[in-house]
Amino acid sequence: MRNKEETFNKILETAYILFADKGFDKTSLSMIATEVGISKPAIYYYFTSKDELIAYLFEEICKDIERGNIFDYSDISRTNFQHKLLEIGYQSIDEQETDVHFNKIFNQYMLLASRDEKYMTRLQDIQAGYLKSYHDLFNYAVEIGAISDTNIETKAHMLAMVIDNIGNFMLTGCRLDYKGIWKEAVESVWREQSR
Amino acid sequence: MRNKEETFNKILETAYILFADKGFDKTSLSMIATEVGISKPAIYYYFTSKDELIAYLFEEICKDIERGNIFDYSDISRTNFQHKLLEIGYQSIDEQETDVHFNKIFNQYMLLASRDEKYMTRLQDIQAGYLKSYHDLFNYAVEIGAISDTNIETKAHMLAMVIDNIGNFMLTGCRLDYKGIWKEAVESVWREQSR
DNA sequence: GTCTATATTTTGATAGAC
DNA sequence: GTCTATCAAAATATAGAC
Repeated sequence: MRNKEETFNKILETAYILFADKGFDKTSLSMIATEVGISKPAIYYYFTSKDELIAYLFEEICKDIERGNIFDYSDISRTNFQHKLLEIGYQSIDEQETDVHFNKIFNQYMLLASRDEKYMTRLQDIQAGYLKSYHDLFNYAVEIGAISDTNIETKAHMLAMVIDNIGNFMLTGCRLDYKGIWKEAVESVWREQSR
Repeated sequence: MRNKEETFNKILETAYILFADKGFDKTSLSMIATEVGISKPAIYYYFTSKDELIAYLFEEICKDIERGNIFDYSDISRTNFQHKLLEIGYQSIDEQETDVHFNKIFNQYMLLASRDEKYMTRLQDIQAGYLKSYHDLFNYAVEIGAISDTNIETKAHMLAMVIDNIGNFMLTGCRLDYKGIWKEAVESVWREQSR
């Protein structure tokens, strides 16, 4: 009926949504199959097991995150760095508001990781890369004279923690002034110690 | 063999650890029963279902959190407020480092909440109370003249987000200078805008 | 590639004796 | 209160036809 690649992708998309909404364990292969419009055994033509499907989806998500960790330095200057940093956060907030499934499914992989070495090591890579992307950005900002060089790594990690946790707070539908919080965090980097 | 209350508590303690380590779905009542030293049906004398056990544990954890949300204002003064705020964070970091199970199990309830209204409303209560405890503390600090009154709520929420996310980063064993990050966040509140 | 039919296992939950 | 025995449901996975 459909071609191979089309069905393959449909399985992935459906699994992504169902896993996020209902969780890995409460999502059976029958449910995925029905939603895709195939029978349960047909899934085994594409994936050798449910675990393999979960693992494949994980790697796809990891690659997505890694792509998002690459900041564009080309249009960053000494005068517009603060503005660009604000934009990066605002964009991340908008994205997290748009894709409600991402944080739900990612949290499940975090829990899986605490029981499975394979997921843990990959997740540590992702997390280190995420933190490094902010640290590198700040180092560049120091180089071009956009910020002073005191406590650069700590400041970068603080900002990374703020933006990362916004997604978790969104999970409960908590209506906060997230962009205001981000603005406060960003501007604090440019403030001078007064006592 | 044991008395009623003793067995009841043993079930709760065992469930807490197993649920955290293996997850709700991968922890069967048989496993809990074996670990406690009773048979599976004996659990049904104390809880009418597995779901009830999970729900009971949730309420216990919620009460624990709410107790932790009450800050002691008695020894806070204009001069030692920054120091006290640092202490609050350091203590929270130490606690999260000690109880490795808490964040794992709490994350699972976050996911449960997105599929179950009952958990969601309770979790929203907890989250609102958590944020309010920081906001109230800051309002008190303004009253006694320990900080200026600009952007009080946003600053309080920013600090709450930082300390809250430290627990999530610990889940992957990420070794960061958490206390340094907290110190940076706290001190930023006292800095003046320079441009 | 996709189907029907089925094997296997595990789990939550109940019945009823002691 | 706790046990043994058992049920019923659901899930992963496979066999084999088309």
